[in-house]
Amino acid sequence: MRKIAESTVRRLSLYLRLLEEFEEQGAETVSSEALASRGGTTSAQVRKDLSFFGSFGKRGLGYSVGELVRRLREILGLGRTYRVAMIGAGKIGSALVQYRGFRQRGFEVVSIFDVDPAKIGRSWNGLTVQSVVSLEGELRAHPVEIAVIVTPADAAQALTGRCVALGVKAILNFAPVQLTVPDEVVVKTVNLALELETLSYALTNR
Amino acid sequence: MRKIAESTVRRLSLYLRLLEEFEEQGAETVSSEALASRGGTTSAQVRKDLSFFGSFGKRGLGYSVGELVRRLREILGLGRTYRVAMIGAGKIGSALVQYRGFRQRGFEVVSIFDVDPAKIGRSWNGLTVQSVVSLEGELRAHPVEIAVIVTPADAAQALTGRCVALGVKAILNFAPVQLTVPDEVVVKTVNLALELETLSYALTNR
DNA sequence: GTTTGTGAAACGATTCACAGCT
DNA sequence: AGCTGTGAATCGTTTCACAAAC
Repeated sequence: MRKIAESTVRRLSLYLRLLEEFEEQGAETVSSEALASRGGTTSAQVRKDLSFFGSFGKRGLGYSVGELVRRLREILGLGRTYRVAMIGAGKIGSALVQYRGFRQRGFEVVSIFDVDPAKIGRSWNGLTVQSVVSLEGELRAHPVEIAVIVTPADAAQALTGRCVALGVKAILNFAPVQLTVPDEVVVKTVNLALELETLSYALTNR
Repeated sequence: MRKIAESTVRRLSLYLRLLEEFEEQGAETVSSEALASRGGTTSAQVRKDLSFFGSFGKRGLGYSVGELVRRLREILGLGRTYRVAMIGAGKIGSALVQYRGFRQRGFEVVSIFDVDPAKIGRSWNGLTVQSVVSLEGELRAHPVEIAVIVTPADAAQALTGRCVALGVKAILNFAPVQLTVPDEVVVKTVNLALELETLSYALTNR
């Protein structure tokens, strides 16, 4: 498959959300212009983004909402369930485990780990927090595709390495460090400090 | 000031974090190549990014770590404190209020609001959760520069509008919607569903 | 000899504009 | 007549490569 820019994938995800709204409102078809104006982009951008994956529209008519929703779900790989391990049972991990959008999109948290003896053994949403010492045993018995790293910065790289060695294919990283992984593993880092600093920059330079 | 790309600002923020590490390790100077290899970019990129703001380096020698840290803090506007209102007292809001990086970077949460009577009146990190009904009175008495929107999607736009009317200059938005604001207001949206979907896409298409 | 700062070249993403289909 | 799909043009960002500074 051709290489698609990350910005394109992000917009596809946005279109999907907008289309779900159109669907709720009972719309049968939608034009690239309608999607664009709701999504803060241009109609040409919408058409080009979609055209990477095929021609889903009808000239003179627009796109079938239902069909486009199906196609986007398929393109984004949302038809299946992903098994997720949460590495770190702090505040953010806790918020994520309870986040409905997580499960809604097919991401199922099946295990949680921490180093803190005060947290180990506690039950979270029906899952027991386990010691990171058991990481290897547990993930070998119950493999996962995705690990969410929600640990302090200094522990993140070592735990990432252990997860990768256990066959994890993707990392969602909330620790403020650049993780090093083999090429075949996908990493997505969400760095709150960085977001704050871009806000600060924008507030300062105007 | 010339318009700087968002991607550039994000890298500056990254360089600052790396430089703080170099500083801890006692390094006096650092080359663009050293910064680049730690940060996953190229030396030319580092030099170009910095050159937008002046010539901070010495040819043959590199950059003074201490000076560059100071200059980057200044460029990013991190010398001052920002007053922040947290709109929504759910799980994510709770995690954010307790996030040390928030205060470390000069972002001080001074009020928290929610609609849920079960939450109103509770104390969080020394702050009392207030009813959103008091938003106007409270923010007029104690103005803030930044509002963090941590509400369900359907409440986000209305609350954003009220904050903007009260003089808020920047919005950090965790609700999965595109917010509409006047041009002079900065919005940064962190959309977890979108991050998950780009992961899902990457896992599917390989 | 080393490393910066920066024009010029290469690359990539967005926008334009229109032919072609419904 | 209306709207898509897409090459071509434009715009923005990254990389190259080298002269200038230390």
